[in-house]
Amino acid sequence: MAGISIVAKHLKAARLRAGLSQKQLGIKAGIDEFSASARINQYERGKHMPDLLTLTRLAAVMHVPAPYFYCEDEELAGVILKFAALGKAQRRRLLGSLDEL
Amino acid sequence: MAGISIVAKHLKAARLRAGLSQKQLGIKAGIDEFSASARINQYERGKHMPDLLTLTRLAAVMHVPAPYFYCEDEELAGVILKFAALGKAQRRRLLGSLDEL
DNA sequence: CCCAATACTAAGAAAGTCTGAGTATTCAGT
DNA sequence: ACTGAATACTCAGACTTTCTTAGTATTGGG
Repeated sequence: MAGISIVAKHLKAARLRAGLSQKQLGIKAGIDEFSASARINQYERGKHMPDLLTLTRLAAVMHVPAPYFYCEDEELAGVILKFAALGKAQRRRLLGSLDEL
Repeated sequence: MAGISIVAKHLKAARLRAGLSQKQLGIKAGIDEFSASARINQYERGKHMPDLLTLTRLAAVMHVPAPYFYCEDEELAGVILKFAALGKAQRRRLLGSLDEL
């Protein structure tokens, strides 16, 4: 059987970091309260895939960038999470470092 | 009217950088030759959304990481593209810079 | 052990994509 | 300017996927 998608894994990881239940997360992202629990569960179990709009809302609730969820490369995933946490000045410093390499 | 999705825009941008036609790109990604042209066009026009497997194959053909396509933040998109182009040693240097900030 | 909260599932309804068969557009060559 | 060939694009029914509803497990605190 095929492994669970990276989206499923990262959704669960981010939700646990945010300290939310599946239902709470769905409701905060604007999903109807009667289907929130089922839908988030289906996403985390890899049964279904959220569309991009839904995933973007989930990302906003959990304070991570949407591309993080699609990231197979954990090193790149870490870079994405860290870059998102930087302020403007720090971003500029990092972009400078990148061009030097 | 809603703007074209970021996935559509980045697909076209990456395809043009790779110097491929819509049909060529689809075929190289393993799509049937008779539907390749229509499907890639639908993706680029924002008519339909590719599933993650298809998008991952397209990403591989065009030598960009899949998360790049979902990236609204162009600054982060740039970071993703540049990070993907780095070698192991350079990656380590960048990860070092990130922790210093 | 009980209760409530949480996690999880099945299946039909609903909404999406894919295919096949085209039409429009672009552009190099003459 | 005209042609042919490549490329870009569109439509609609077939097909495939997700969403909703109504539940059943499972977990953890008191």
